[in-house]
Amino acid sequence: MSGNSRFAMAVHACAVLAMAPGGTATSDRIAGSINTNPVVVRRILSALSKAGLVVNRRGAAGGASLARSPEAISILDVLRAVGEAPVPALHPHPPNPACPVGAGILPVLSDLIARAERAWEREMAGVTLADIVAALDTRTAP
Amino acid sequence: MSGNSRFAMAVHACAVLAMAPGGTATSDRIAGSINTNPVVVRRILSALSKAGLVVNRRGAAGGASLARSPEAISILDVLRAVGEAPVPALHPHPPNPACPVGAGILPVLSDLIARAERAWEREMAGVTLADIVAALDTRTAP
DNA sequence: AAAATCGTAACCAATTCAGTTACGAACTTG
DNA sequence: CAAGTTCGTAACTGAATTGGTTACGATTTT
Repeated sequence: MSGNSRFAMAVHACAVLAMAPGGTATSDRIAGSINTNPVVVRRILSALSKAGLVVNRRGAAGGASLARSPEAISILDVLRAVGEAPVPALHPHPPNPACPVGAGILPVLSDLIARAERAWEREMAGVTLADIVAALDTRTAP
Repeated sequence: MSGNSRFAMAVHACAVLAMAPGGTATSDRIAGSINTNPVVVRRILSALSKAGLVVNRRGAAGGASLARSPEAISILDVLRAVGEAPVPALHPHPPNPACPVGAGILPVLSDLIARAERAWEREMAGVTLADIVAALDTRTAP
């Protein structure tokens, strides 16, 4: 399993919520669209709820709905909510401090990765859930 | 183990080569700096060699050296050589085509991820191995 | 010929991940 | 209030990935 698909599933879940009649959908309903298990969806919904992006309600007629309008939810919000780290990891063990390279490489690599992460986040901040829904509409009914 | 540290180790290895006296170092020597096993280093060196970034020589007095000057090797080159995919994965299973969202989400997510990947690569293309070495020099001997 | 070094295959332990089962808590509805 | 629905969460599983390790043959210098 290469990588982490929580991000894809989270965006998918938000899109379902944005397009759901009444603005609400159960974890079962969302799981049916993603084609996975409701518990997996609930875990993601839970993370989105902690980030303040969705509201979850228990009980009969419960389910999830977006906490704000799709225009006010950026993909970066979703990315952060599911704790996706889009960066490669650093060394598994600390490098050898007796070597000039080993002694100084860590901060240099961290800077590098931070730069890349900022570029990534800048890009994702510019796309909203409303953009996703619009793209879906265009593709579904052209 | 979260993520993949081949990228960090590859940049580290290249930095060692760039600063090595004679421009050559053995996998054992590099492994000593990274603080890992020589075979792990050889696997990375092998990938870098396939990408044309380093030249490996067997036998006594063998070892690896950079195939071009540090100014001519970008971090993106290294990133691609080790096959690092800095993007989150798509759905593990195909979404439900009977749902409007499930039917159209895949290309939309792919576009999104492609945008992010381009941003990431643009950033990494602007940094060369010579920049890394310069940063190391600054930190080591200020 | 001997020593050094790479290239690669095989295997291992640890980790992560999505999926699944299970069950209690909370909520709506009749 | 009773019944049914839905979330929240813990526990477990099987598959996949990863870095590490051992081993050994091939190549090259001395």
